[in-house]
Amino acid sequence: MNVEELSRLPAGAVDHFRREGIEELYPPQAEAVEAGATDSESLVAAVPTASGKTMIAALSMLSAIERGGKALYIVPLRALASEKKAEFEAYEEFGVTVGVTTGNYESTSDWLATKDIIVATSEKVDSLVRNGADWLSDLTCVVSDEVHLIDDRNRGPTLEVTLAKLRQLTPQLQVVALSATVGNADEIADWLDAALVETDWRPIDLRMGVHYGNALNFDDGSTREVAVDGSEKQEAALVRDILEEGGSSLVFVNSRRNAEAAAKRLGKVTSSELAAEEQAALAELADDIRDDSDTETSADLADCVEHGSAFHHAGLSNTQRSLVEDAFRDRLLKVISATPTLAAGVNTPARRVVVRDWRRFDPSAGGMAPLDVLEVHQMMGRAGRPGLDPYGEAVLLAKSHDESEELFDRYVWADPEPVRSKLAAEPALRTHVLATIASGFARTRDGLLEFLEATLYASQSTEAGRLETVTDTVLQYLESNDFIERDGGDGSAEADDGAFTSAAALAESGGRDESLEATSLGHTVSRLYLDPMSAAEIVHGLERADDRPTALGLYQLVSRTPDMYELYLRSGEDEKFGELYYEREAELLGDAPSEFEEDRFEDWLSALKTGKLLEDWAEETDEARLTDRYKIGPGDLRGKVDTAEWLLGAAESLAAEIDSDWTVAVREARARVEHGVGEELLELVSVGDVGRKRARSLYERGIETPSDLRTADKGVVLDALKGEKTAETILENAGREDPSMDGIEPKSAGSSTGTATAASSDGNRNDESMESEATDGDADDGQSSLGDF
DNA sequence: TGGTACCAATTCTAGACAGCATGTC
DNA sequence: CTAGAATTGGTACCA
Repeated sequence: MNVEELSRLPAGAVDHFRREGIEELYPPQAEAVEAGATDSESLVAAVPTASGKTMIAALSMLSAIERGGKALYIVPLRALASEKKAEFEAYEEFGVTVGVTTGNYESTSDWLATKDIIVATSEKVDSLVRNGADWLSDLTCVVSDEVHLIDDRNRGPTLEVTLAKLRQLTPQLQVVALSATVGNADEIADWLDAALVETDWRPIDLRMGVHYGNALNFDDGSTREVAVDGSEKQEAALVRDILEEGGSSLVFVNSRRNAEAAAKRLGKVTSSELAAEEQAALAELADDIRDDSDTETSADLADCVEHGSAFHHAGLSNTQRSLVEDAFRDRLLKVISATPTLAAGVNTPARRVVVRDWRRFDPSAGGMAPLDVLEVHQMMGRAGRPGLDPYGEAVLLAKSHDESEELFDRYVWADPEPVRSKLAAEPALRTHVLATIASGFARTRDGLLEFLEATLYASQSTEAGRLETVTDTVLQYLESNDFIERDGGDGSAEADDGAFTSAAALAESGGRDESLEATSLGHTVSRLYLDPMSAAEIVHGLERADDRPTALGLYQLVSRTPDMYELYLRSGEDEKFGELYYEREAELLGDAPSEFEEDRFEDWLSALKTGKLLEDWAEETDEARLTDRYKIGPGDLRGKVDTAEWLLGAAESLAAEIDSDWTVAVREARARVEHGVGEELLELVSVGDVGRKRARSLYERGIETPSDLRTADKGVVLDALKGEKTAETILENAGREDPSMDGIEPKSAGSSTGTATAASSDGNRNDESMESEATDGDADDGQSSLGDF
């Protein structure tokens, strides 16, 4: 089908596509149009990566807009939201407007209401539904990208429930679900009352194969010799082989450490193939990486990059990830060794994809578990760059003939698994049941069950009554924590309190249609987007605090909620943090689990570790020291700080809601974690362009508040802040009338440093105390076990 | 003394959404 | 039912 044949699109759209070089629709796209994509028809497109799924979405959305409607594009990752936004912004050329909204992207509802296409993460959409954004009812077309993620244990249910709610809000809604090829696309289509477009077609050929010995055997029967010489690893031989013909490669491994080690080794392969100008550009890129963060991970990455290779995992900062991805797309980097982050993220195709590790550590499986076929196919789907490569190659590595055969059977010839709803898992249901009640989607138990019937789970469920049972368990939990109120009709339920009596009330009210209502606290929890269990933990912790909680107490509290992904306790650290626990037990909020409940006590300690990380951060320990001390990457640190900031913001609202005395303490702890500063710097840091470093520098010179900035000796300010320009901007931000630094010379602060030096060494003292604790802990080892026995 | 080659024991394990209101070095 | 790569530590060996 030629683009000229497309009707129902906004004027100028067809011209736009032609200018982009799009003449003929790909077969799946044509099929989607025939199925009614441009005609308000819902459809599920289960097609391989890079076969033009976005175009199907675009055609649907543009035709919806042409009819006067509004479109929503749901993505699974923030990074994809920006990627899609950039893509759709090209349509502004013919008058279609685009907005993005994610957790950290600025957005007001009014502003979004004026946009034709809105890109958002599934959680953000869920949140918008909960908060009743009125423009949602104007939607006529919703696209759900990577809809197979409904299968995801953690985040799948959100997408599933959100789609169900959007459909309920707007009965005529066109739903376009884009999926990887999965085992049961037909089931998803049935659920969404949608037509199904399913195909294996790809714009570039993808050859899948297995490398064993010195041969690479492909699924089409062809063979290519790739010799592994000497002590070289298979992946090195494969990378070199394709590099010699000018192709880049992606190597997927199963751990961060493996990714880093492989990138280091592969650097030896790539460095010999670099042109002089490439080396210069790579050196520049390496500097950008070092500039972004002064940590060991950064230094290692920069060293690799200078050789034309890189690693990629969630320990990298977002900036570093983008730098690596962009440089790879620009063909500057020749190889990336990555954890699965890359397969799910933004588009980074390569001529050859090597899936080195096909098993991954999975504690629930008790060891290494094979990757899902779907996951491996997603990685392999990254092979082949449209317009650049003649074909893509995806290679698995085998160490024996048997393994080679197993890999063919398991992954090359295998169909992907079916998508299975995970909604009936209690944690998921806990959150979504509360939200459904709070936002008025259901007002009775029957109404709730009826709504849940509209989910994919219900359509897949074979076990009758399971959903109902779990729902009742969840309702009971929500009621006993005062998030909802139930009224069985005879008025007795209202008087009930506590889990036992409400269980009785439940039994009593049996089949009767109870009314369900969120309490004020329940509404707050739903609006804040908290897992009810997190909220309960926080509320309980705050209620149990007799004295003003310390920062560490609050940090440990939010760190032990299910919304915070705790740091892992390394060997020996249980003792180290056990000791810290005894030292600072009094600061922690709520009851610690008994030491004899090993698992729970360990969780408590990892929360303490995470809390301690946050405390160190709020005591101005620098990034390099923290990443080293906690053995994490810069990306992890920023992620933890981000999450803590969010949770403490929520905790502040909760504190206000329950009339806690500690609202101010929570706010201060949040502000300290946000800026990474001690209490005494909070005022300074509120001035624009003043962060933790500059604030400390000013404070050391006796400038302790914004008003000090307005009156301080400019020479001292300049000495604290270095650059003239910076100093001027900051003085201006502080509201100084004469910010000009003309003719000012830096001047040391002189005698007023007394207190300031004490303050700064305070921060350092903390660093040292932690380190000496570590050594103390080791030294004590023998003694404490002597004491135990 | 120092370098290294090699083997055995030990260690450790992927990822990333959200409120609210604005801005680091 | 279930692993395996990388790192660390120790030893032998040689210059």
